[in-house]
Amino acid sequence: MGYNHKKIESNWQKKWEKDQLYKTSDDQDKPKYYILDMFPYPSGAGLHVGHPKGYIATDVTARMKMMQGYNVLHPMGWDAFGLPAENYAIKNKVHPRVAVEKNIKVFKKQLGRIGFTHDWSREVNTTDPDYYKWTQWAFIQMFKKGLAYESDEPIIWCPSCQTGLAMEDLEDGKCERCGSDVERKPLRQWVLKITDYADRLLFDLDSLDKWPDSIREMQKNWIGRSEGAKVKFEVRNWKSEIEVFTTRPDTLFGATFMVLSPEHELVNKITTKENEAAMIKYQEEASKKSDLERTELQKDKSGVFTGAYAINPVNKKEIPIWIADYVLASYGTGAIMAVPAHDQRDYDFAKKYKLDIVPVVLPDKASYLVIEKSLPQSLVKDLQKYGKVNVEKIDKDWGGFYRVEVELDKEPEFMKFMEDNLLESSDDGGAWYTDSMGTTDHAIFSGKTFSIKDKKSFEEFKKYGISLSIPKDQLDIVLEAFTDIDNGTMINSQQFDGQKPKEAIKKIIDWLEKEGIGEKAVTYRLQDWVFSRQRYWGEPIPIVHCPKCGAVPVDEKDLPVVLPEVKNYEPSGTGESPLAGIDDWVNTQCPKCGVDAKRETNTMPQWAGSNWYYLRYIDPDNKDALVDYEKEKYWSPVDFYVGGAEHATRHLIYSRFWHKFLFDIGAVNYQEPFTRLQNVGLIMAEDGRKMSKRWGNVINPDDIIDEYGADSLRVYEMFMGPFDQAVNWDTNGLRGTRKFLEKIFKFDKWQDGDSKEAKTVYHQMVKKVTNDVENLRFNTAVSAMMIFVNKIVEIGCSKEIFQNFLKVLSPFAPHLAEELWVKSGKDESIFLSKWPEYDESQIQVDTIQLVIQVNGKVRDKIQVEPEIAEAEVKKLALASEKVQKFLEGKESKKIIYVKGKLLSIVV
RNA sequence: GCCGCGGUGGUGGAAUUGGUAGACACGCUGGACUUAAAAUCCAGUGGUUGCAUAAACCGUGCCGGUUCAAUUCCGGCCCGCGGCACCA
Repeated sequence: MGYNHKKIESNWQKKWEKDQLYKTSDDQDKPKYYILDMFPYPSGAGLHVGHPKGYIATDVTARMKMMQGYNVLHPMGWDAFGLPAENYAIKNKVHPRVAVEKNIKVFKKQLGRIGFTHDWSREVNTTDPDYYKWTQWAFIQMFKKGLAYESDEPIIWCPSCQTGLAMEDLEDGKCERCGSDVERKPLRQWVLKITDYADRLLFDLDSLDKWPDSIREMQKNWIGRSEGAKVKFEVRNWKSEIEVFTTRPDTLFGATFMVLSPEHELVNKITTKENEAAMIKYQEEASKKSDLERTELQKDKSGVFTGAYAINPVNKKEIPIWIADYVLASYGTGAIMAVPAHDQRDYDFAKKYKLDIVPVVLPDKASYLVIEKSLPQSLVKDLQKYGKVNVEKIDKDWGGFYRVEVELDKEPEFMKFMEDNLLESSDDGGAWYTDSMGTTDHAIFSGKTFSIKDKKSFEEFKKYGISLSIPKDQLDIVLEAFTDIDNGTMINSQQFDGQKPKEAIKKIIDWLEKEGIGEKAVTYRLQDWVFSRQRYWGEPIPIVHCPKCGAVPVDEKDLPVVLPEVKNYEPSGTGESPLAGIDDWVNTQCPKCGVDAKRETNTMPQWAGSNWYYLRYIDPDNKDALVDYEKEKYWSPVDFYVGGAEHATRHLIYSRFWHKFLFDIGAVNYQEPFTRLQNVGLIMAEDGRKMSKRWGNVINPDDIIDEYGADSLRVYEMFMGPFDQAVNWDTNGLRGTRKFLEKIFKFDKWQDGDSKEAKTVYHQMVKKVTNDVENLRFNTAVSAMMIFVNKIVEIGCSKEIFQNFLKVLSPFAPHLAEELWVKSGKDESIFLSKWPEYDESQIQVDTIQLVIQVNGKVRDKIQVEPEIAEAEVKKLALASEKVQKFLEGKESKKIIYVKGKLLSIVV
């Protein structure tokens, strides 16, 4: 009888379902383990083989944890609101709900065939009114705390999807869903004050030490916290002030002009008559530019002069006020003080419009480039006296590049040394000073000019990235902004002259505060979360607009506000959602005063439902609360969360925000929702591209399961490579894992007892698999099982060891393991058995191979007992012919012995 | 440009408190079985020199360094991937 995967897999899937083997109990007598997959979006395309990779990994872990005695929660559900479902429905002319229901059925069937432990009695669906009741409830709590507010600021608008978007919904400046260029459009919208939580979202990242560093880093950058100061600049002949944010208050004395964003509220007030026309034209142009155009033109700065002047508060100098679109309205105060000597953007702008550049920090180091075909080592060592020397062999023909950074106080000695040792101090010398912009084609230093001996063109040097600096006495030729905050000394800054910029910042802020012209300040890149969409398929925002009371939340007892049926759910395009057209739904009474009022017709973004779904699995049928507080205390936080890295700055920030809010109002017990996070690497198609209908390279798991079986698919996906790394699908590799399972199926080399060798390889295998699953190294876990199987096929083993092996195999290949387990005479499911322990003492082997090295090279290998004495090893080593050959009768200077590993002889 | 991650055979990848580089698997080559093919089984498989299952040398992106010993540590650079991007 061959390995009939079809029969085995469908039999066991039915049996497990019938026995409710994976139903999770709320009994709190066992330690809990909550393992979670990012729930899928049930799209019309169905699953491809890449989708289940993460689910297989959590399933393997869940099964091992069950067998290790944990109460495991491993649920699954559907994230089914949002644009993709709606667009799919419009395209296929069906109601989104109908499409979603159909898709869920397909997904569920496909997932079922892979043999997961999901407890479907806890299934959640974000589009179920009993579910989104609590999404709406949470929104109302935020509204009550002032964290949900209406705003009329211009937002990002996608003309194709016809809805407003949050900044997180952009990809390369385009709509993430449809790829359209987006516009700025003023539109009334609901916004969540996530910035109130910015510091907590940032600082609590430190506690998430079981998250990938890359995700924590991305969130940190996304929040983009900057410390600095706010400084007030008076406008000349005008009563108002302009406030700016700067991270470099130490450069305040170098502020030679100011720049406002075109949208800044003061612009129209302070612009003088003669500049008005140009101003209006520039503002119009700026508003027409898409975000993409604004950033694409990065290098080409543009702006116009307002005609007005401000007073630099620290030195009372009058400085012109410009507007330019390189200053963003959405960051800081929407206005900057421009310090062209120490900010590259300001520098570029100043160069273009011929504005003053005043350096206020003098660099402490200059850098030189020395080119020499072969510089003697001794000379390099000498050079190090003057600063840092980097050796770069860039091009064979050119020999070595030696870049020398010199401390300025050692500069005369350095120059003398160079002339004495290396350079011809003539016009044909060899020392170069250049800037990274490549605008010089000759060297400038201390009044001396050198040019290169063999006349290679400057362009050739430029491509090697020659670096820069500003020589002390050449400050009038500032070639680029000097922005290094860790290097330099302040000048032109009155009482702060001579200080180091970093240390001066605090003193300057104190002084600004004393003088009443500025204060310490923090600002964030993160913006408040635009939370309304002008589309149909989402949770209605539970607000009523009353002509007397304003925005009033719906009474909690009236929740959910059910999404009404609508004839036409296509977007209206007017900036209003399709809900606005349903009069008998829109018209209602104010929950507060009872007068006629209108419902809010915007809906929530897709992320709303996914913010908190993991909490609902804990208590999916609760009618009185989002989640029972005591149950939540037991099950939360999620011990292990697995999903794609693409959610790093959206779902995973939104969720943390939402969770912290729920914590603040006492709805949940813990500050952070997810203890440990792991990213799944994508599975690419065999051709190396993403699997997509478009390329015709999609592999459907159903086909694979038909031909090779779910167990082969599971083992293969775990074996493909490191779990978090992208790999190409390879059907030949899949055949390899199938062969591995067949080998197990056919195994019949039984023995009564076990040899030492069999025991050793068994315990090694158990140890490796146990540890590797815990640490998500599934590929090496599978490899350990293969080594074990290869060995017992060769030497045989007892039934007992084989049964224990089946336990270890069972999380990976549950159907096959269960089948062979029962065939071997067991009555109860293998998943109710106890995970095997390994015995460290059994792993020890009788003899080990010890390596003998001579001068670090392996010359011989000897078989010895693990506990052999050092003296004995030496004796054996020196007796070896091979070793003798390399000793050539020489005396050994030193002998290094590493127990159990090697003996190294140095001669 | 900035931040993060990575670079190991023909391929996916193993091995890092520095200690035998290439586990395991795929592919390939040769052989067995077969009328033949597929499947299966056995053997070989980093490179160079070599009759060799003898031996030596080279080899973990590049250039240097530390060390008895470096894929692993240090300095510099190149390339690839991901994120951010006029963030003051």
